[in-house]
Amino acid sequence: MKHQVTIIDIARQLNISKSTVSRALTGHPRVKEVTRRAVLDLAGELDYQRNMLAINLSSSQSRTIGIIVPEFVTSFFPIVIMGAQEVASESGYTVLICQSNETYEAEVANARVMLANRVDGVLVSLTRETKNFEHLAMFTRKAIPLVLFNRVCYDIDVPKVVVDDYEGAFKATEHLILSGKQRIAHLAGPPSLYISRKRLEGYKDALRKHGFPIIDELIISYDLNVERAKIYVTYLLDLPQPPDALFAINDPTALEALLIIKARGLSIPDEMAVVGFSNDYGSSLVEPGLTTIAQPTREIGRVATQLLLDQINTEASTWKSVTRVLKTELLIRGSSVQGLTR
Amino acid sequence: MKHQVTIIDIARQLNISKSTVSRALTGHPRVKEVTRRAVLDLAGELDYQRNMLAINLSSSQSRTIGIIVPEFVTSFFPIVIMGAQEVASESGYTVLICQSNETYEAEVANARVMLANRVDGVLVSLTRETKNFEHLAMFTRKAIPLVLFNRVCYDIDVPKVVVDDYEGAFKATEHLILSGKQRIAHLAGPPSLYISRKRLEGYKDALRKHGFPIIDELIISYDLNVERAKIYVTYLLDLPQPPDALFAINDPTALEALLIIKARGLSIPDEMAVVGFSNDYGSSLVEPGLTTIAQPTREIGRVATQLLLDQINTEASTWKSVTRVLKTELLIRGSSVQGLTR
DNA sequence: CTGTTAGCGCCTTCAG
DNA sequence: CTGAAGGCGCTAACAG
Repeated sequence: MKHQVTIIDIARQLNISKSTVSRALTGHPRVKEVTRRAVLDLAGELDYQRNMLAINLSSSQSRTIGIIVPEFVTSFFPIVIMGAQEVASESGYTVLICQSNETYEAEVANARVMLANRVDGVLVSLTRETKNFEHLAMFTRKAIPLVLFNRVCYDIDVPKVVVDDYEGAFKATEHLILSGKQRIAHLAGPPSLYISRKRLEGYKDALRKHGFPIIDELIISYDLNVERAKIYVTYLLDLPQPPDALFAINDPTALEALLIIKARGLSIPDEMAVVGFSNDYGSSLVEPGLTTIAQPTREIGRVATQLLLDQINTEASTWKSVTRVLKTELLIRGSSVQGLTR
Repeated sequence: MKHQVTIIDIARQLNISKSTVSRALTGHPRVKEVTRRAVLDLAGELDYQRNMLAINLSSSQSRTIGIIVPEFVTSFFPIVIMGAQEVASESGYTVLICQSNETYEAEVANARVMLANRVDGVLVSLTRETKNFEHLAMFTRKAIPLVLFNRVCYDIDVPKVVVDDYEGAFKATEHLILSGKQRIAHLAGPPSLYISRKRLEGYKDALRKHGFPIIDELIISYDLNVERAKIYVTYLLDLPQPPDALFAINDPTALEALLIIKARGLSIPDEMAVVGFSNDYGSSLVEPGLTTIAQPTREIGRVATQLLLDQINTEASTWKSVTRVLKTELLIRGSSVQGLTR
């Protein structure tokens, strides 16, 4: 990379001091109009670009926000990131994205990357393994704003953005009950994740409300590895008394289940109904369409980023750990109600 | 954000100079073992994090590579980015991602962000609008390595990573011909995109090879806006002499077509066969499964990043503008051959 | 082995 | 209005 144009180059060519150039460039009021023009013109001509590295160092803030997500496989996180990116760039922030590959160590490493890059704030969604939160506490200790979203924990006192997982699961399960289903299974996520627990709770409470028993053998919690999901679905279908409906923790799982059920020649939804969670791309593609709990994915990214920027722009002492709970919506499609195609 | 621990803090507490601290931290050989230990221990205790902003400034390199992609809607680019991220982080680079939202202006703005952040190199895939390449030429002019991938152009002399679009399209079309189709339509991308042109060429050449006429009314080029795709598919189906097969520029388009065709009650593949391009998530979900040209998506990201790192680590004068062409694979599913389910 | 001295490019007082 | 000087945190010669 060759020498990049700096304010000194401009200053020299114009025979003025670099301070003046700096002032002209940053729009400082007290610069003579002619000088400003001259600087701006020359800068354009040389296609000068401000060196953010230097600006960041001297202002000791990077105008960068970090985002740590557990995976990039489902469409969920990319969409959240899109939303985050929109809000961030409106405020002149750039975004540094790290992906933890669902492992705790990678998450810790990513946290260090964020710190090393002096991000002004960070958005994180936990891996399914994360049980220790020391690496996150570090942010708070250093007074770096942190906002958790989607995969959150309550061991650490920061703002969070989530959807109402409990209510979503409740609605999903109740919908199955009202559709006449009697034995509703639940393919749950790992108990380490708060959202798994909330969704499980919603499922159980819906059963209770309608006087249904909670049957342990119909509740399977697994690690979200789709390959593994196949095994559990097969197991459920092979039960002496198999379920007549399945509520899955997320859409990839539900879609996998749907395909297996179809491959077995069982009729959906009559013999086996399926409901997912998220409304991923794909849910409307399968046949029958997958009934699911839609989340405002992009909005999650937008809200979380807004919350983060709010913190960045206020005194650490005034930070409040609000939890923003966004609404979900039950999307009924053919996997739970006969006759609906898409 | 409160004061972060610096090497000066460590130096003062240990009563040594900051250079020594720096040397101990960076693993410089000539530091007494006791000193090194003391520094490392204290650093750990204070949880000191190197300030990349400062390191970058003084080394005048950011150890960051930029990635500019046109969109985040299909699963293609997120997966490419995953691959890029893997290779980059193996070499200690972080990744700055910008998304151009398929608009030229955003792409130019993103290029400026990259420049301002003094990325050490940049990976770009063009928007469908981009016809002027001045903003990219700027990178080369400043001797900042640039690698184009997927949506490339040949107006600018840099390394490129692509799949064999021509051959992929050829295989797709020939497959339809060999399946007995007579009137094969092509929903093409905008001619501004090189990949649209190559895929169109492959389609035409396959027809020619087998002695089929090229029927203009069966070739529609459009802007990749899926909403618009619906209109064109409908148009094709309503033709006095409708096609009996469709080769679409990408999977989202093909999937949309598939759904419309099914909704009309036409049988797939008998009355109308469909082939896509990419093997997006979703292609194996629909019924019948979508026959498509699979690309090594993640590999594209890995190879492009490797090429970029190679350039970063060599003299600008020795850069060669290789074009790496990765192989595609025809995945035959039920949308083109009777009897295959997934 | 370790301290001193200069920058890296920019912004920000403090004086004119 | 503008110039000079200092500092952001760290690395890299250059002396000892």
